[in-house]
Amino acid sequence: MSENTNLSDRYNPSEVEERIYKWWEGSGFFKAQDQSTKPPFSIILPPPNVTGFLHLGHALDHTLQDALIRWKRMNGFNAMWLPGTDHAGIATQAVVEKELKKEGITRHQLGREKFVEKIWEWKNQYGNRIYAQMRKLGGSYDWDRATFTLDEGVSKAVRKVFVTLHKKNSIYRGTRLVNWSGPLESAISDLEVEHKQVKGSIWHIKYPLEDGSGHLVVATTRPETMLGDAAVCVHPEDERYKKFIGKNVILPLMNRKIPIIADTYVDKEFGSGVVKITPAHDFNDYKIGKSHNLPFINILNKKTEMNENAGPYKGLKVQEARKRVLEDLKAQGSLEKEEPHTLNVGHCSRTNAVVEPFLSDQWFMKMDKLAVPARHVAESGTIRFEPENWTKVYLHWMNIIEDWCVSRQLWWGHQIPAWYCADCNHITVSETDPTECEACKSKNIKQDEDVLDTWFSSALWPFSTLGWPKETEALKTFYPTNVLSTGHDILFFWVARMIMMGLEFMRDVPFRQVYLHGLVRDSQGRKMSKSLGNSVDPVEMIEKHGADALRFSFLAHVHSGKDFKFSEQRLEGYRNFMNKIWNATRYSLAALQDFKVPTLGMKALPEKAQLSTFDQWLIYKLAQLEKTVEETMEQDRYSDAAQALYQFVWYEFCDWYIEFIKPVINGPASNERTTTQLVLAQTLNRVMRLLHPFIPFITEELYQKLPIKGSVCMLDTYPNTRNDREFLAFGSESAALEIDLVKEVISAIRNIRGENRISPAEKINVRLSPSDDAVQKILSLNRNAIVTIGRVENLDIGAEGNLSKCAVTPVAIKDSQVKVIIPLEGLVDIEEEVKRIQKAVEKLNKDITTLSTRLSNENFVKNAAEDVVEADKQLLEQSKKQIQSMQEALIRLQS
RNA sequence: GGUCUCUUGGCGUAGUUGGUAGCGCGUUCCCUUGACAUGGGAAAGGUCACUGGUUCGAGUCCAGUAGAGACCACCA
Repeated sequence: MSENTNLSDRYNPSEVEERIYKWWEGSGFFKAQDQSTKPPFSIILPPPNVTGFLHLGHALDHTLQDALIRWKRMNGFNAMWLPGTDHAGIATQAVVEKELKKEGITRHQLGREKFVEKIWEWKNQYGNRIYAQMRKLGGSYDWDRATFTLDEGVSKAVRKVFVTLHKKNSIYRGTRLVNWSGPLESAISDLEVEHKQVKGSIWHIKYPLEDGSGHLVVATTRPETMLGDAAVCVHPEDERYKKFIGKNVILPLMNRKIPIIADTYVDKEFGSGVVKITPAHDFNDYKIGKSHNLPFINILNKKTEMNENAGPYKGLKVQEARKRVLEDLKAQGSLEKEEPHTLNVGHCSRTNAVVEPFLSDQWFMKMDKLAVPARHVAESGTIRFEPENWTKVYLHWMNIIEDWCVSRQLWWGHQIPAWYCADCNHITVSETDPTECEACKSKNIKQDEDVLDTWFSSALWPFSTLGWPKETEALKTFYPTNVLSTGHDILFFWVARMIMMGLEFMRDVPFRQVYLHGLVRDSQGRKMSKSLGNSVDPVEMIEKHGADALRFSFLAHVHSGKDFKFSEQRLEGYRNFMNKIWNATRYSLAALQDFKVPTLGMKALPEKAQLSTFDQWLIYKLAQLEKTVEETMEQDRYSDAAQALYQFVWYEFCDWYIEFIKPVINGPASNERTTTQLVLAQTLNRVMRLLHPFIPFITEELYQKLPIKGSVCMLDTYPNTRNDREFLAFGSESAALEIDLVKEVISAIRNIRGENRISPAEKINVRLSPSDDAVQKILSLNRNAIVTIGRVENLDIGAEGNLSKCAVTPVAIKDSQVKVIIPLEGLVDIEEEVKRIQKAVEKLNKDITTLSTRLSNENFVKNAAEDVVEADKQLLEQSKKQIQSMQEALIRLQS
C-alpha cells in the first residue's frame, strides 16, 4: 500500500493549531445569534484579570466550558460563550504601582488622573495578551461579545444598580469599623481577610483603680491598642469584680480615666476575667462600645501608624508601638506577666499585611434582604450546584451574611456615583454626573473619590454583558445563562453575589447550574506558587505538547469538585494519544485511497449482507460508546466521557479493528473490502466528531482530510443515539460476541507466546478445537484475522487431535468454547509451559472455591436475585470445564 | 469551636440503585512486524485506613476511631 497521504508520521500540533483557529475565528464559527430558531445555550466566562497571564486554573476552567459549549453547539444549540476581562482593581493598581516604583515614582506624586491614565496604558498594552493565550487553548469564545468590566455599557449598569439600591436604602454610607489594609490604604471586605494562626503572647497589664485602692489586671494580645481604650469590662455576675462596676480605672501610659463596665460578653474563665475595651480597633469591642455609649478613640491613620490620639507613640507602626508600649509598661511596673498564646490574625489576602479594624466612612450594601431569594433558589433547586454539597456551603454563608463594604480607597475602578455638597452636606447619588446638589442646588459638589469593589461589577456580569439595562435581544435570548463554571474559591466572592444581583435586577436567576471544579495543584497536591517554583505555564505546555493534549489531560481527570493534580508526565501520555489518533487516521486514509465515496456521502450506508463480523462488532461498540458519551456529558461527567472515548479509540479501534481489517484491505477488491472501507470511513467521521469538543484542533484538521465528511467538524452534528443513527443500526450484539471470542482466541495464542517467550518472529502452528459447528463457523470466517494477528504459520480448525507436548488454553464466551492448542515440541522449554498452566489452574481453583462456597450457601440461592445466581452457576460450570482441560493438558505435557 | 470532603496496588484515580476490584502512569520481560517506539505484545502488583453493625453477600449502606484537606466562625 503506498503512502502518499501527506500526513507526517507524527502529529505536530504547532503546525496545525494556529491555522485552524484563524480559520474558525475568521469564518465566524464562534458567533451565536441574538435571535435564532435554535434553542439557546449560554455560558458567561469568569473574566480573568485584564493584565494577567493565563494560568493552569484558567486553562482547566476554559477547557471544561469549551468542551461543553462545543458539545452543545454540535447538538444543535445556539451556543454562546461570552468572554471578557476584569479590571481587577487592587491587583492591577498594585502591578502598575510596582512598575512606577521602579522609576521611583509613587501614585500620589503622579496624581489620580495621571495614574489612572498610566493604568489604561498598561491595560492597552497587556490586555490582549490573555486573549491571545486563550486562543491558543482553542476556546470557541464569541469574541464579538468580549467585554471589559470598565466598558461603557458595564459602567452604566454599575451606576444604575448603585443608584437603584441606594434609593431602596440597600446601599448606604456609614461610619463603621472595617477591615483595613495598611499597604493598600483601603478598606477591604470580610472575604478578603484570611485568618491565619500566629504564635503570639497574651500580656497581663495592671490598670490602677482611680481611688488608689489597688488595680485590675486585664489580659490582652494587642497591648498597643490600650492607647485607645474606652473602658474595662467584667462579667456582671463575677464575684471577684462585682464591687468595682461603675468605678473607674486609670489607663496606664495615657493617664486617662476610664470606667469599669459590666457585660455578659465577658467570659469569666478566660484570662483574668477583665477585658479592656477598644471600640475603635476591635470588632467585639465595637459592639460593646455601641451598646454602652463609649467614645470611639481612633489611634491609627490610614497607613496604620499611630496618630495624635496615641500621644507620645504618634508616628509609630503598630508593631513598633507594641514594643514601646510593653517596654514602658514594664518600666513602670504595670506589666504583670506575658504568656505564650496562639491566636488567629486576619491578613489581607492581597498584601498579606495584618488587617487592622479601622473606623472609617464607607459605603455598604445591605445583604439580609438580598439574601432571602438567593437562599430560596438554592433550596428549591432552581439553581443546582455540582457537586451538590456546595449547596450547603452556599446556604451557610447566606445565613450568616453581613453587610458588604463596597467602597475601596483606590483609584482604579468604577468611581462611586455619589457627590458631596460642600454647602449643605447632602449626598447626591446619580446615574449621570450631576452639575448641582439635588438638595440645595449648589454647584459646589464633589464626587466621592473612592471606587467600588471589583466584585461589584462582577456581580452584574451575567446581565451587564448582555446589554442591561437596555432590553436587548441578547438579554432576552441568553439570560438566564445555563451553566456557570468556576473554581470553588470564588463561590462567595462572585457566584453568590451574581445570584443576589440577578434576582434583584432581572427577577430571575443568572444561571441554572453552578459547576464548581477543584483548583489546580502540582503533582504532589501542593498549591502552585511562585515561591515554591512549582507553577506551570499552560502556554508553555501547549507549545510543548499541543493544546489538545493539555485539554484532554484536564477533561480525562477532572473529578467532581476534587482538586486537580497536574502532572506533565500524564500530559505526555495524552500527547501520545493525539499521536495515536493521528496515525490511525494516517493508516486509514491510506487504506481508503481507492475508496470511492458513495453518492450519499455522509448518509452512505453499507449493505447489510456484505458486512463482516468485525464491522458489525465495531459499529456495535461505537453505538455503545455514543450512548456512554451522551449519558456522561448530560451529567457533567466529562472524565467518564473522555475515558470512554480514549478506550474505544485506542483499544477497540486501533488495537483490534484496524488489525482485523488489514487482511481485507490488503486483499483483492471485493464487496467485503468495499463495505469495510465504507465502515472505516464512516467510523472515522463519527470518531472525529465525537472527539471534537474535547480535542478540537486535531479532529478538525483530520476531519478535513476524510473521504466522508461534512464541511466543518466543529459545526457538524454531534453523533449520538438519537440523531444520525441509521449507521449504528448495523451494529450487532451477536457479532460482538463472536468477535469477543475471536479476540479471546488471539489473546490465548499471544499469552502462550508471551509466557513461553516465543519470539514474535517465530511463526507457530495452532489448532483450534471448537465446541460446536456454530463456533467452527465463527473461527473459519475469521481465519484471516487469527492467522495475521496471532502470527500463525498453520492454522487447523477442527478436532483437538494429539495433545502430547502441547500448550492448551480453553477459552469461552457464554456457551461458545474453543480449545487453543499449540504444539510446543522443539519450540520451548516445556517447564515454562508447565508453570504457565499451573498458574492458570491455581487461579481457576480459587475462583471455583469462591463460587461453589457461595452456591452451596442456601441463603444465597434463596435470597439473591435469580440472574445473579444463574450467572454464578454458569461461571462455575465454565471454570470447571476449563480447569479440567488444563489439568489434562498438564498431564499430556509431562508425559 | 462548627460544617464539609477525602483515605482503593509505587503514583494519580474510577467504581450512581450492595453481587468474584477497573483505568492511566510507572515497573518487569519480549519485540524496530509497512499507521504509530509519542509504538506493539505478555506479565507482576490491591485483605478497598481501622473497628463494629445491617445483609445470604459491604469498596459500596449505618455507627464509631484514626489520619489528610477545605471552608466558616474568631474569647480579650
